[in-house]
Amino acid sequence: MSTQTPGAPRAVTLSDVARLAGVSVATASKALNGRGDVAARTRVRVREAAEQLSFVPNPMAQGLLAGRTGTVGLLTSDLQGRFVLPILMGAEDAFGAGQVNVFLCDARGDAIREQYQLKALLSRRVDGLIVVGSRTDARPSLGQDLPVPVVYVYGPSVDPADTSLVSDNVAAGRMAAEHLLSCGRTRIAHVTGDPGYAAARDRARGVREALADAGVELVGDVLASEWSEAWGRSASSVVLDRTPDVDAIVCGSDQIARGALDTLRDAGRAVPEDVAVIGFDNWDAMVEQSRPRLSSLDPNLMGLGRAAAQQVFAALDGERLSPGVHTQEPRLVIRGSTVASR
Amino acid sequence: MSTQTPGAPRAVTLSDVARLAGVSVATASKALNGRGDVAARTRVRVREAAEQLSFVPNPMAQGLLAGRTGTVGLLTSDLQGRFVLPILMGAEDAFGAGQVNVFLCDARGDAIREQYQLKALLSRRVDGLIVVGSRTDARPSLGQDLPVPVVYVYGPSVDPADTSLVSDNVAAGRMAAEHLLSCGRTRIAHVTGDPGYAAARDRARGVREALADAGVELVGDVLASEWSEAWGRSASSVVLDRTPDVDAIVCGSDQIARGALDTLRDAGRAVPEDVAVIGFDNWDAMVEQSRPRLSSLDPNLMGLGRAAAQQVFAALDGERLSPGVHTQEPRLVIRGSTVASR
DNA sequence: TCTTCTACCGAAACCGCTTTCGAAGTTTCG
DNA sequence: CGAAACTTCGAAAGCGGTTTCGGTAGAAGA
Repeated sequence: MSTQTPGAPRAVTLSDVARLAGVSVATASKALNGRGDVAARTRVRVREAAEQLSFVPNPMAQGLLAGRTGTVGLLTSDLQGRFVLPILMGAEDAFGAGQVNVFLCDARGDAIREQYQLKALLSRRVDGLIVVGSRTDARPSLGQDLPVPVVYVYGPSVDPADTSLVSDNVAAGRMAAEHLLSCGRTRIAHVTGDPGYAAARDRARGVREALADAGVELVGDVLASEWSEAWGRSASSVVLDRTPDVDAIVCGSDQIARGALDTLRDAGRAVPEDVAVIGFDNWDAMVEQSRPRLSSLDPNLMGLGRAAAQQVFAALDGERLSPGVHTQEPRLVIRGSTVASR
Repeated sequence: MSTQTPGAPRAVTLSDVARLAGVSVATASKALNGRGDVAARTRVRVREAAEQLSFVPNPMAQGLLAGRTGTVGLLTSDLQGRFVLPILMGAEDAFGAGQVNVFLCDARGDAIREQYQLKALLSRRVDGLIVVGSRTDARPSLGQDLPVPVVYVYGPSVDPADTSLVSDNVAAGRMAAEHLLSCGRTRIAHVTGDPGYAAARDRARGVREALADAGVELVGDVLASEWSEAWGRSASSVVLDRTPDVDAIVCGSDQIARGALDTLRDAGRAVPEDVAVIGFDNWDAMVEQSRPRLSSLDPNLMGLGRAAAQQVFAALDGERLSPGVHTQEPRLVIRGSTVASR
């Protein structure tokens, strides 16, 4: 169909190439794939013919035989979130170079819809599946009886038999605290987001652990409520009231950290001289635009996506994927909110 | 391949169904597709057999014959940008309900890479193509001789023979200015981003037109430099210096507007009482988190994506797509930065 | 010169499905 | 009761490749 556009060139097939090269389709196929016994001269002739016609093999025909499609499904539960984007980029990147293309599906965070999408992807005979969570909390498994390898990213599967790739939030919390300690801070407070999120709890745990290791005590309780600047503003004002001698605040996200910066500024506290501030996620729109620019922990989501793609890739080549939750260390990015720019 | 998971069920084929139903594959095919002459009883028997084996036709085999794949390529030049996401969601949404799946490709803003991806998508025999620009500026056409319908979104094609769907930035500028005028503002300044962007120029034009229509003159020159909060801060400080009696600032983006809010706050000007501020894009992370919350113009990107998908859909059904640039009106979202919350 | 190897090529089967077309079986009608 | 008109089904071709396997021609060996 689709004689949509006038110039629509009928797809050139292998037999066209074979005819032009004066050989059979069988020989043409072997010549192009470097398989079987083909004389060097013939091979060249076929290659040239293919080049001239700009022949591209029909992946459906290939897939039909091979049982492979060269496609991977990317199932996300929430396209809204800004987290899936870098992951998606990383995956697309790792695959894109090769012969694999990515089917994108958004389940809108709805389990029914997810099942539906899953079915659609499987009926398309995708070779693998990447499931991207919208938060770092563990999510239900898709089950073990799928005909293709599955890798869970960002949010792990609850089932330890599945393969999951996540960013290590405990380590992130620890690294944030250690950085502040290494800057000579000792009166450290922690303000974070919704405690219903694993990210909030994990980061808080990391902070506490690092402080305990250093024999330092957290200033006040962990203040946890929601992932917003407004909360960052009000919470840090509480911190300043209760413990005026605070000299650093670990904020559960960059957004909360921005709120903290606002409050500190209004209160006349210099950042980082009087109080250092550090966030999580390293979200450019937040960290680069604030005054001063914000130190943060970068979860390297793109790397996560790339790693997931490579896992699936390996599984396609017959390697067995290693079950369990694999964590990836975040990266500390130091900016003006913890270390005065010279 | 992929005996990855133990339960991996070998894909059930039509002949399995036919055998179970005691008919030939031909009859089975016709029965399931409601084509040809098949006795009602037979049809039921086949349907039941298919159900029982949970048969799903292999789309590659179908595609091989039909020439259709039920897939659409989404070619974006920049996955970084936050603009493509809602568009993508909209498209995925409109398609998702049906039988179409989306191939996602990121060209990284590289023309070579784009050609490569395009080739890959065509070789996959996608039925249609949606091209999403990373900015609103017109982009080179992919050409007229493609075998599938193409719709350009967000950034139009330079070729008027192509079909493009964009958000109307001139109208957006006009609406922003009109809103401020209707709030009784008359000393209106305009600060915007990189004048190399069509978005900056179009919005500025809209603002100027609306003011001219009302017989009001813009306060000072349009200040244009870059899309950042820092620029928003410094530019509005310039505005305050040069024209202290300014009572409203149209900012070329929400980010710039946030910068303006910061400066106004530091300068002790009340928003919106003394100076009203309005931005563009309606980016939640900006508009919802600022003090006060920011009025803005929402380009309705999701709607744009949905519309694009519908165009492609229609084209698949044989309808001819209408060439030219189709614009979509933005939506004014009023918040505390222009109208004091009661 | 005649056999025996090689090296190279092509006919044909096949992947899973759709579609055409002819062969049955059934019914209707003269 | 036989012919015509339906109805229902299946054999087979084909979509565009890959792969097996047998055939042919030229080279090497006897």
